Amino acid sequence: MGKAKNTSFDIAYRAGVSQSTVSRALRNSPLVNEETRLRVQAIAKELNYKVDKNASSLRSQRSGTIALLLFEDPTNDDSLINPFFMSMLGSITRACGNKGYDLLVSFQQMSHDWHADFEDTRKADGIILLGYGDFTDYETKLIQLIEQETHFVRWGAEVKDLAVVSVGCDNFQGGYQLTEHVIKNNRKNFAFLGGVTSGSPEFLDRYSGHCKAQTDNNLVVNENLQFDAISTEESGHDAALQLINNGEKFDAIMAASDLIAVGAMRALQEKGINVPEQVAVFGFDDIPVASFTFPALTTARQDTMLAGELLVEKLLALVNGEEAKTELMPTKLVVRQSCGS
Amino acid sequence: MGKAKNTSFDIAYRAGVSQSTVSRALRNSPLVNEETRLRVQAIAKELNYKVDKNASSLRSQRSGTIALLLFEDPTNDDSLINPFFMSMLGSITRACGNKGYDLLVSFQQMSHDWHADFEDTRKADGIILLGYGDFTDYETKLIQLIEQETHFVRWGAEVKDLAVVSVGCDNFQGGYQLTEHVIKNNRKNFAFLGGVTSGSPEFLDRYSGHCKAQTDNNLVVNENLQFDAISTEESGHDAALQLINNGEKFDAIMAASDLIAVGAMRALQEKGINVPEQVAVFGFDDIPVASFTFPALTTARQDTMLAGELLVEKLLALVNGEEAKTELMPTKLVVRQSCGS
DNA sequence: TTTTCACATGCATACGTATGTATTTTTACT
DNA sequence: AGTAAAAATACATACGTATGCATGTGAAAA
Repeated sequence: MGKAKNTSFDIAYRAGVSQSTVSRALRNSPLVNEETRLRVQAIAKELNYKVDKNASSLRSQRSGTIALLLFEDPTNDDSLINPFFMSMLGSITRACGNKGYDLLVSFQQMSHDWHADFEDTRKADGIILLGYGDFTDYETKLIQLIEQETHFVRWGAEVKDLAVVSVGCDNFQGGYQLTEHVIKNNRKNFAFLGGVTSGSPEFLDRYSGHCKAQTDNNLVVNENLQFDAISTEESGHDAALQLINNGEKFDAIMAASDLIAVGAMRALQEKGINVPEQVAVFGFDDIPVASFTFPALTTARQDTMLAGELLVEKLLALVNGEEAKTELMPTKLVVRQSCGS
Repeated sequence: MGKAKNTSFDIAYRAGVSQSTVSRALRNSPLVNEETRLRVQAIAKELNYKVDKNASSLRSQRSGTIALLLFEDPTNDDSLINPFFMSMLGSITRACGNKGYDLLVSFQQMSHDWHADFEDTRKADGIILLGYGDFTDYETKLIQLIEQETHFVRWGAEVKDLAVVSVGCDNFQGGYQLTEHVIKNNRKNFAFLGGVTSGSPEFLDRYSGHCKAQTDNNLVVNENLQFDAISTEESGHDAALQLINNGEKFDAIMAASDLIAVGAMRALQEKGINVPEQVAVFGFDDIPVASFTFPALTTARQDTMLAGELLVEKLLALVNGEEAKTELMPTKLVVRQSCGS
């Protein structure tokens, strides 16, 4: 049984029409008679014919595919990915599916020349950028993307002075809201774990909101209690140890992400420091683990479902030559037990 | 600046050679002189030329892409995906990247006609099947895949009587090992939460190992203490409630997956039943959450890193017309606090 | 010098589709 | 019936690459 793949010509022959009519019939073009269209479609189905995506994309110059570039801090275990981005990946995958697009997923190191690939090769019609990570040169690369007229959107804080479409959550508001909540629980001496200077802009915004909430409530921000950390459990653990060894007193820790918070809680536990009695701990993201730590973590939830949908929606708008605007989503305070009652 | 994309003809013109030479030069064909090759490559780089993947794939009938089909039980929150498969997805993504392949990710409902898509449309050279889920008709669909001569591998237990390449872990051994460990901790009355009849074969294997360990240790398996559950926290919670309401006594619960175990522990806690004093609980997978539950979960770890690599490796072998064999990986007992000391 | 052959390159074509234009068929209207 | 317009279809071509085959070059062998 020589199983040469059926082409649109085979369908055309069987249906007694031309190849172009087949092509149009399958795409539901109004140019073809309804009766003919149904007949062609029936035959195509019967022969299990599928349109060759490569030929189709080549001719129409559209791939029907979106590429997702996921940047992250390098970890030891490659299979351990930041759960927050995993969640985003899930919702983006579904949003693409709903729109009839395929999704190409690629993990990237921030360091290399990721900027010039997927759309240039016509593998994707547009790109979604996702990830924290080392943002050195990040803006430079965004500018390159813009110059190449690549269609892309990104997750994260708004990039000022650049015509880039971002979808992110209001990190400032989230940091503010969390901190204010903990202040109402009578905490006064806050530490912050998370990279602020060289780190991602998201962390900086969270820190800014965190500080603003303190000054608005007549507290003094102690900058000595800010320690850099990237978004891993390990890094959070180490930063917390630095904090503890530092000697200055504190009764609350804001972690720039839940992973950092989880690591910090481990460090506190190792040192026999009780959470939340002695120190309140809170994070950011509301990853699945957050509800299973002991005590369960108070945090700010980002709506990943909505975020994924928005990212895809806006990207497709750009691809179709329409306008799209940066959008900031509110975060939701999730109160659990790690900051007292 | 009319930015018409550069083609291999443009490179050829600039280099003073023919298009075919450009094509060969860029693919490092030995047919072209080294000097010429370097010159062509330099020009291509300078003009930021990228090979059009669609044209290339169309001509060569190879896409350089692998499709990952992820099946799962439907959940309320689409962004909440079984963390174990997320972990697999991570390692598969990387393994593909290392081999120079792109990865197309698609979430699928078991119910529909997923079988006939990605390779037929030439979007992918091969397919990886991943997921638990409702396995009704599963074999039928595998047979269809085989008949279509689709290249594919799957994660999971070996499928008997079918020429299908699987990579899975030794679920029987894992169930056996876990149960034996808990028996040594003086537990005698085991309950099992997980779908055994209509569920996935993996769960059945785990249950079989679980039962064998009991009979080998002169315990009697109480089949009344087996309750169906799919791999979600919710389902585990419900199954545990059924178990508790059932009335028969038990001092240990084996959950068919960590997610089920986490849900079961929540139910036990709600009913004021102490873990591990009154009831030992253990799961399967070692998802990230497992180390953060209280008490931390004893479980069997599956090596997702290795699994991803093996899946990709074997699939590429098939794509290249080579042989590939089903492989069973051992699981590793991870002892934490949920089964006593 | 002629022949042989390896090496390097160019020519021509096919991959399978989508779409602008030309052609035929049908419908509507005078 | 005759014509104009509309509808339906066919024809022809281009998308950008990879590759079999033909061609051209120079050096080694005869």
